[in-house]
Amino acid sequence: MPQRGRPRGFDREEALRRAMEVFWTQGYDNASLADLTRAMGINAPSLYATFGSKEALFHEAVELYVRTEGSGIWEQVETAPTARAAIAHVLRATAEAFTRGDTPRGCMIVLAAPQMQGANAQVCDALKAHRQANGCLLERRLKRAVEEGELPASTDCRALASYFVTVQHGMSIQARDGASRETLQAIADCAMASWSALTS
Amino acid sequence: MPQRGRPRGFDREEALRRAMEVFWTQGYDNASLADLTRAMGINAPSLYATFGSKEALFHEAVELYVRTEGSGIWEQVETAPTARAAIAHVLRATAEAFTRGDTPRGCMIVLAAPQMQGANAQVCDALKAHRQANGCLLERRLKRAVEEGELPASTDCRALASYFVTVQHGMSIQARDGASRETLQAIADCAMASWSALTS
DNA sequence: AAAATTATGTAGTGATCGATACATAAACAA
DNA sequence: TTGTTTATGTATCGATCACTACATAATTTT
Repeated sequence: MPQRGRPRGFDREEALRRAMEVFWTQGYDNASLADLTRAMGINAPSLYATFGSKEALFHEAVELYVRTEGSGIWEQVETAPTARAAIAHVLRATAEAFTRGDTPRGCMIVLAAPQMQGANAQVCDALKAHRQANGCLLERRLKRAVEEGELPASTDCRALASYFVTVQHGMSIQARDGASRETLQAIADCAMASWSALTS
Repeated sequence: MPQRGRPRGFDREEALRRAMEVFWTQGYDNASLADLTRAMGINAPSLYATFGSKEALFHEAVELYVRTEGSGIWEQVETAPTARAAIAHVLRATAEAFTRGDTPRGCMIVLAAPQMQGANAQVCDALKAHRQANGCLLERRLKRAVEEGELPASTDCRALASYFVTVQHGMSIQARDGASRETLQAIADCAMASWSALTS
């Protein structure tokens, strides 16, 4: 059955993308409905009719972020030939993505609600779950590398995963503070310099 | 001349300490005056008469934080016998301080206003300045280590300082996400594992 | 055509935000 | 005592928060 009633006067995906950028830049709480509707080019009733609530809009924005902005960083972890190459790519892609110029600096998942005790607990929990998923992704990749013989059985995969995820999170703060792409790349190189010491 | 007029009915330092914990836990924007006055045990007019404004109270809270909570992490950087010992202490003390149990997890300077684009730009700038001061402190210590012969002249002191500060910032996110002291200590050990590779 | 359905713009809702006016209380100075 | 000064509690300020009631516009169905 085709759509009935008056057709929507704006592009849903484009409006969501605009909302994502507002949340990315200002965080969940600091992004007011006035900010959102202005950036999206619509009025509040259209926002609520289309997305349900500010929180529901945020969750959709997070999914869009993970699908679009985050994929270039994390999607190659499974397919990279080695765990070392996978993690090196994560850090290199992070340095590049966080200083792209046409997008806000740093990671929305890290920066949008770090207090963990704001007005909305579900928002904090969703972001925390995404952060921890990245850690688990790295840990699984490292464990696979042990199974495949790339790394010795004595490797502390959980510690390594926590370490590299910590560096990647810290890079969000550095990026927001204005660190250049070269600086972020140097940080990534320093982090990778511990590879041989950590895997022997 | 002694004080005139009605004496203050509460302890200024204690009230400031309570306010610091609220800002530390909830961040600047999410800490409402109702939250602050409730924690401080005073009413709004007393807060304004004593501290001036929410922003001024926050700045005082930051100074108190740096003076009390941050000192155990950073104060030994200059006095440590080697740059390596200094940075190892920073990371070790961070793992301990961020999981103390009786204080909020993670660093107030990192977590209190990371969006860098909230309601108040001066709040963000003040926190950013404190973050960068720590990076400069490490960089100066590393440069001194080069001069003293601990590190080779080829050492990229700025890159190393950025790297270790990045790890320290990332540990705030991990701590807020619930990482144990052992996990944070393991992260610190992984970060230090790159020392020999980075200084040769 | 008329009815049904969905979207939009205007104009507001009560709640909460940071901040204050004002009268009163509690101290010292005269 | 009387006056001065500072602090406190009550009760609020205008602004902004997320959100929505309602009438109207724009489309499909009958």
